[in-house]
Amino acid sequence: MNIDKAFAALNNPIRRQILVWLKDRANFPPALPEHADLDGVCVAHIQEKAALSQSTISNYMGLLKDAGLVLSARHGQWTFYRRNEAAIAELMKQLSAEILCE
Amino acid sequence: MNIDKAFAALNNPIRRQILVWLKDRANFPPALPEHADLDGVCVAHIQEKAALSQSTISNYMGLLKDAGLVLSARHGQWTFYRRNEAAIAELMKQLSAEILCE
DNA sequence: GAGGTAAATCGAAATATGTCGATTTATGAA
DNA sequence: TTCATAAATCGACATATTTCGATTTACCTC
Repeated sequence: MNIDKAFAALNNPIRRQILVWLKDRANFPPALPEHADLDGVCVAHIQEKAALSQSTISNYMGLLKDAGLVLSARHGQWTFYRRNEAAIAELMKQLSAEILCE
Repeated sequence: MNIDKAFAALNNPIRRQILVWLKDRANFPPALPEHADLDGVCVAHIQEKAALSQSTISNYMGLLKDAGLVLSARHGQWTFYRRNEAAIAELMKQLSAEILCE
């Protein structure tokens, strides 16, 4: 969890929105039957929701992942992204403790 | 409190450091006797601590102020900046509730 | 192996940010 | 009114970010 990269990744309303969307799988189109038991959302679904180009979303997810805010798992041709709740909680704790607290 | 501007302002390690420094007046050189009873820290002291140019610090403080993270008060030739604890607490609450919470 | 699909990477152009020194504005003191 | 000081604004240049379409890579199926 790199706080510099985290702030950079969060400094964009769509990337923040993606993090919010990822809180609930129901925010995306239904998964393919063969993916029903997998965690996370594929890039194409995120792209469709965000209405930006494939390369932009791939880049965004890379930034979020590099910052530690999401985790990815490859299954076949698909990469599934999900929130990294532990890292997000740690970030909140750090913000709360070091920077933004009174 | 504009969350976009807040993230933009926080997306810089020196600006975050300034917010931390502002938690304690003792992080800066002692105030002039005639300013002893005033809240906040003048630009020159912040500049000295951050070791960046006067115009850069003035710009930084403007960004922090525009984001609502600090408040300013002019006293004579000096502008004193201090944390806006209410806005900072509100930001934390919003982050916690909307974006970063599980 | 050939063809198709998902995602990552590349290269480029437009826009934004960081940072400075110089200038201007505001204020106070002589 | 003149001078000095603090801070804001201006103009410029370097660097970083945004975003795209095109290409490449990875993987699956036939």
